Amino acid sequence: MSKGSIKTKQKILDSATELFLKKGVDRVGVREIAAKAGINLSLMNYYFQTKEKLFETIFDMLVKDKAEHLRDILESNLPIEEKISDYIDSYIDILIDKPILVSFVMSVIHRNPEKLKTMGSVLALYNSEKFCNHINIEAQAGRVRSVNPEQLYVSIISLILFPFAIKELIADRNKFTPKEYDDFVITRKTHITDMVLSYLKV
Amino acid sequence: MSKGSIKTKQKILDSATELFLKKGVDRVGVREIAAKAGINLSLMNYYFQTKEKLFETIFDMLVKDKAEHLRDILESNLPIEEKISDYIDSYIDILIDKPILVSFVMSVIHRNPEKLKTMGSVLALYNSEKFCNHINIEAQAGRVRSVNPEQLYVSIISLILFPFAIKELIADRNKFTPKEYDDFVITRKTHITDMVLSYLKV
DNA sequence: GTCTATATGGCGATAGAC
DNA sequence: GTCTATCGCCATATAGAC
Repeated sequence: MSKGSIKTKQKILDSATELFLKKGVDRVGVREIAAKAGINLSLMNYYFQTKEKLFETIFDMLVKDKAEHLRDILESNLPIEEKISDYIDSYIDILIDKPILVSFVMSVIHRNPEKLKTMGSVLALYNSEKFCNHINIEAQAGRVRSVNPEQLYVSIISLILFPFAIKELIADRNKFTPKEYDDFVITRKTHITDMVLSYLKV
Repeated sequence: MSKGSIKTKQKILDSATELFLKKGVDRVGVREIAAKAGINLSLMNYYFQTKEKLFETIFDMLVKDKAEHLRDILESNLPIEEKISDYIDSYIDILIDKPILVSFVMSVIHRNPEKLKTMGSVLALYNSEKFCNHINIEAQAGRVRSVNPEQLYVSIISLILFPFAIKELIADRNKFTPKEYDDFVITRKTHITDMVLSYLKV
């Protein structure tokens, strides 16, 4: 039954992924994707119906295992300092590999806010519950400063994610080469960790 | 010569501003703007040529005086702690008033990165030079911890801006009503200030 | 499964009459 | 200045041949 089907489907996914990552979702047309995949536009419609569904499929693939890894860290039994440090390091490593994931997430948020509830991958990227519980426990035990844990969680992901959302602006204003920008972001790992942990210190 | 011209131009600007702020640039069509302004689509083009130029005009108007106010704070002679606190408070007040400014900036960044150099208003929103100088002076005098000032500046604007960029996600995951979201953001003023100042403390 | 061909409808932009 | 009419591009959808 499905002869070239699997390969064709994969070819479409590969081409679209490459284009989405390189140019951003809004700047890629369906015709361009079909051309790159070497197939007809109608065939793309046969497999994915709409560009939006194709995007969601790709987005889920790109994000799923990354999100699980991040969730595992937050749900682990590591001491709070180590947990925060690992989380920051891993998150930044993921984004250095695929910087455009941030703008993917934000395009989903702004394109279709109602869709949020059905897109598990996006929700996995904002996953504060276990973290907040842990912070509360530590605070009650007097091992960290007593803080609003949700605020802290939002602050941590802001410190990690936002520089990738305004990458071009930062690079432009500091006259960074691509390598210098990467160095800047890598340096952020310790910067962010230092900032958060010094804030939590009792 | 310019009979109804000024009024017409203003009517277009008013209509477009309202729609852009309410729905976001990408979700507003030129026909919708023209209809709301009660004029013909071509007339809009006569005054503003393209939707992009119309947007840039409005963006500059919305941002200019706000950006100047923020710059004034950074260039003031306030003690560093007060300067940071004022900056955070003012920036968040601006964004509570017009939350969509953040997504405006980011749409400019992603739509046309090359345009960045010519859009003075955007550049004014990332304006680290004076701040970095001040931090360096304080650090050398031993009044604050010795830090990478550019990293710190990026961190401060990340803490301020990012929650507005993912407003819908935060509201959804915490089941915030609009008022609860505003409260959350107002609470951030002291949260962010505490975090930054505790980090800087020697 | 894969193709050609075509239709619909939205969009930004423009030509040209008045 | 202001309009009508239209162009060209796009995403989406469908019919129908192979």
